[in-house]
Amino acid sequence: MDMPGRLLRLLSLLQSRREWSGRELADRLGVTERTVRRDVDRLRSLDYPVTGTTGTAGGYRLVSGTNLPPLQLDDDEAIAVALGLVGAAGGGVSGMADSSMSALAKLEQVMPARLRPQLAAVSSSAEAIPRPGVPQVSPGVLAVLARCCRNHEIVAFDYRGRARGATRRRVEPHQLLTLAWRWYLLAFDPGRDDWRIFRVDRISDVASALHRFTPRTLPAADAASYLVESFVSAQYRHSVHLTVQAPAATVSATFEGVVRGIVEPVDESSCVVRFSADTPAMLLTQVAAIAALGPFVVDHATPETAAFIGGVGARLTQAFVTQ
Amino acid sequence: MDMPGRLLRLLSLLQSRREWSGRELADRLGVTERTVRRDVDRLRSLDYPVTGTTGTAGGYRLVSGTNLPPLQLDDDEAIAVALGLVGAAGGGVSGMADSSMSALAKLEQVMPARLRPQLAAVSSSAEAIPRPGVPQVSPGVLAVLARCCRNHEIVAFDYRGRARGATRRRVEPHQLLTLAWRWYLLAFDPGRDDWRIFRVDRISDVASALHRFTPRTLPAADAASYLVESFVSAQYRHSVHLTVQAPAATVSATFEGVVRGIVEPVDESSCVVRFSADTPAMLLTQVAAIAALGPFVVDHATPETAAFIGGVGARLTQAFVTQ
DNA sequence: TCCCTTGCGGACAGATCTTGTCCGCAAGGC
DNA sequence: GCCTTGCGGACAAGATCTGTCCGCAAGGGA
Repeated sequence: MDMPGRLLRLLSLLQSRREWSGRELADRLGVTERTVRRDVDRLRSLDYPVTGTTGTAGGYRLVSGTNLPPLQLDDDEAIAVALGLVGAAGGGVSGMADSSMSALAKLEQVMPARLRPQLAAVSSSAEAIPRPGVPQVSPGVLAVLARCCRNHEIVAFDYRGRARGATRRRVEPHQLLTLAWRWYLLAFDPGRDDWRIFRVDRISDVASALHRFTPRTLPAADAASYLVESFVSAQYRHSVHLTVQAPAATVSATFEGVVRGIVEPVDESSCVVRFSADTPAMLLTQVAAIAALGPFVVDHATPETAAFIGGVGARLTQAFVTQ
Repeated sequence: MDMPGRLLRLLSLLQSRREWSGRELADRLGVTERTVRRDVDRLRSLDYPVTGTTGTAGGYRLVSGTNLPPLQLDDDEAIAVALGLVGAAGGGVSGMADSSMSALAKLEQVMPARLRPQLAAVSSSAEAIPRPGVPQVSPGVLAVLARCCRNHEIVAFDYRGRARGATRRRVEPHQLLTLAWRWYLLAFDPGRDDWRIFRVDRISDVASALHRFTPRTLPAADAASYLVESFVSAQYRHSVHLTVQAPAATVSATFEGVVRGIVEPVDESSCVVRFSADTPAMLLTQVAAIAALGPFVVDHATPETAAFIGGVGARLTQAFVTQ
């Protein structure tokens, strides 16, 4: 890559992420850090406001609000567009299949000729299989929530809770998160004076209250880890605590990708696992997976849970042992 | 003015007016016409579509940019682009997080002004949480496979099977499919004279054999249903057949999102379910879910499966009933 | 307080690239 | 036919760029 191309690429890198370290940029661009510094200098001399901060958490960032030259997509970005739209067609957001495909077709038209075959190949030969049973969220709801997050506007919506009927909420939206095809809104609820996680598919009648709020600091490193921690430690109605005769690492590995559950080691060869869920049935899968690992003891379980899982166990035993 | 700065200036000049002659550009930039030609060439090599026309009314013009509204996406399509790229950042394809975000930032620039806030809102306030444990596939591999699918080119690659080590395959690729964050290649394997499904994350060293083939007709309605049917009906080592005292619809609903399993109604209130998997442990979750629904009878099970699930059942019963 | 990490910039040598000036060619309009 | 325009090869002088040194300043953590 020659120098002007590298400058354009540097600009696009700086634009795509808040902060980059010189080392990262040098790796991306395939040059030394010294050259990165020189390139940053060049951008500055071209009136692009690139700030650099020193220290351990230092790095470069492009302050927003400047008009950049029309940057072209590179190969990986074109592939990302195609894969993203193919994937978006697969589920999670209602009506996205058609929109994604038509957007892809239009994007293909404005792509540089070199990338067009790539895009066409992916869009014609890749297909997402929609997962049945994933709750669909409306793109309009997501759009409004996203706008309110960005503008720090109070947002109001009806929320169909797990048990109770729909209630009207007025919250300070913080971030939208997607995990395993589901969309979540992380927001601060002033009425309850606490952070809450809402499932976007249960949100309806969303509207901005047209009232700005000052963003609060999240009691976690970032929104993603807050969500994951909340899931892991959430206390629902029914819960089980088990002591398992297996190393904590083994048990944790069983639940890779499944977020609900806390595993704490007791000693080298045993650990304590805690689950909670709304219904005993939702606990069954995890408990069964534990039971498959080895012997375990129930430290605690709500009566309904114990009865339910015990009943399932009896049914399994009867069906398979007397076969 | 140095070369990179002049290139950016040239880009902005080309954006600002419909048509420029080489002479004008040379004057504006303070260089000779020969250098203008070279700069135009450089822009072209950077994928900027600059056209040049000869003759009296000749000149240079930039076909895309802010001149003509290049991307006439409607609201839903814009949201689809944003959501797709945010989602693509979340997993499945390695290195896509950065590419997706930078692509999104660049697309934002070429959007009509009306849509730009929408896109900016979604890209800044939505975030995908990567799922641990999802195998990563390389965008390059996907790109080659997609191209071979489209061009009907034989493709060769190393495949790490479930048990055996890597083997070199030469297949006729048919379609790429993504399901639950995993990518699959549906292809016809002439050596085995049958259709095969390959997991793309197990494919490496992929290369087109540069040899065209005539596409065969798939023994299914479409690729997606072929894949699902294959998963559902795949005969792995261990299998169970159950007759459940519950309507087929209820049982099917239990497995929403889980594809491995055939449900066939027997009558109004009962149905037959068949599962198969590589290990008895992989059958456990599904069988436990069935057991949670109601009474059932085991019609068939491999001995290991029966012993395994019976054992788990006994363990569950013992742990929860004697609590 | 010390130490590490990060950005910043000078100096220098060698390789690379750029530029201007030739030249001829092709294509379109008068 | 002639002019204008874009296109591109060749070449030499000169500028520029890069990598590798070096030391300095500033911020954050132990």
